[in-house]
Amino acid sequence: MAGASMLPLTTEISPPNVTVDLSIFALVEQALHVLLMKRTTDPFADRWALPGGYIHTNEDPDVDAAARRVLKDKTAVETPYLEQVQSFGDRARDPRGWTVSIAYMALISAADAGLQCGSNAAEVCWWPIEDDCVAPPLAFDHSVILATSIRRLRNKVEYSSLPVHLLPERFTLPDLQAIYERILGRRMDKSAFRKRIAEADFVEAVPGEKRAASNRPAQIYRLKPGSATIFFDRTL
Amino acid sequence: MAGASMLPLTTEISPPNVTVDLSIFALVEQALHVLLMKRTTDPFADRWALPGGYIHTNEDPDVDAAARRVLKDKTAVETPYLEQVQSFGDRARDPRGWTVSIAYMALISAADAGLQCGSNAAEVCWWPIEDDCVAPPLAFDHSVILATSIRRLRNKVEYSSLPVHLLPERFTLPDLQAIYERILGRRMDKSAFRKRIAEADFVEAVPGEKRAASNRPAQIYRLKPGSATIFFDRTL
DNA sequence: CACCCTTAGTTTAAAATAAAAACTAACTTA
DNA sequence: TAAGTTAGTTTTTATTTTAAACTAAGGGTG
Repeated sequence: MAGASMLPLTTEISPPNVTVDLSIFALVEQALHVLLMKRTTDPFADRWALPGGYIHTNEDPDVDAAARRVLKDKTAVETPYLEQVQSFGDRARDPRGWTVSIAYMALISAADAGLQCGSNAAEVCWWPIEDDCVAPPLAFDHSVILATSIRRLRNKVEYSSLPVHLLPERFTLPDLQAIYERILGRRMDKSAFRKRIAEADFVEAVPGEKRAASNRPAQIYRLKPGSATIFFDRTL
Repeated sequence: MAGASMLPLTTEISPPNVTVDLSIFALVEQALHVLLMKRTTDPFADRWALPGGYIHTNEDPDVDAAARRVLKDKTAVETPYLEQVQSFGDRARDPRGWTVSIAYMALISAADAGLQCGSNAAEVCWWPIEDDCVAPPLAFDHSVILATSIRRLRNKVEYSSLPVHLLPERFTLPDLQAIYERILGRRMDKSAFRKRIAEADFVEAVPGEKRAASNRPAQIYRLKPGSATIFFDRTL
């Protein structure tokens, strides 16, 4: 130990740098989007990248807190659905040397986000997700990270209540079904869907209808207070 | 950036140290066990801990390689089932300061491991898993890491082919069923189990029977070459 | 204000699957 | 050769899914 610390402190011997990078998902006009920022500095200046940053060991008590800090800085959203996805670390992903990125994914309601495309000094934008990626080439290995997050999201949507977090606080069951269908890319049977949701028991009707289109109004629901993410015992 | 690097290099400002820690699972006498090592140095000297180590930025091309290196060093197993579980990082888990542990889980066939309880200079031992933990108190936050890995394992066993990796290369279907039953803690129906396995199509019969107990011999199977982990679309 | 159109939400009937149990097969030992 | 034991299959019954039809509740329109 003592011997090791006397070696010259090159990047090859010092610990890797650790960042937190977020795939922040939201629905923009019914379609799944991810928040990207345009980098202003090298490496990868002018490339789009996932929002992220170094862990501040003097400020962040733990990794989750670092992720929440990044999310709040970029979107002003404080209580999202936030889940650690996976860590990516190698010596090639950043030209400056060995780095580790702890990837998170966040699900927010676009309405809650305090930004619009191009509203910020640094360019911040919602980009639509097509298949398992996004149109522009990304900095670092962010397209790999993003693809992993998208797969994780799609996979979980199959058998969990996760998509509620993409909707505003109040929503209808047809709204919810539409989200599942958009993310999974297939139609689902109405009565089967409603049966699953009823069994899973994570939403409750709020007694006051809405969605007064020129047809039968739909019942409004909200997430049951204090209900964690529910996993169905079968694929939807 | 330039300004920051001129600050005194305290542990509060430098990047966190990054380790890789492994929950290595195997079956010992039909029961699920995990490999633990007794620490010889502070902090937590004489406590049992998950095998692990720092990332060697000069030697390991990426995090997976670091995990494989640790595994090979401790068990001599080279091609296990290895999966990243989650990263744990905060300022309290190691008294020396902010650290990140990237947790992996490995599934091996105990027969393959080049060690026995107490065979090594440093004490290395298979400990039985009871509920979601292990008898002795562990170093650092390793009991949290282990509990997370066990939950992940149990969860995946419900709907995947993962447990084959705990068996030796050749096994029978009753063997396989017994493993599922042991890990999940419940009996399963024989014909339903066989139907699932047949549909999942990740094992193949090798034409040569065995298990010549004093009753009908059971067909020997092996993992189909090049078959990835299969996920059932329903819970077993 | 009747009637049509559209979407919400429920019910019913047919098809597919799972669960349980019974049954057959193969081998050893007595 | 009969009994015991575990392997592996088949049959039967119950449950669940799937698909479709049906009822409900608006607003718009003539």
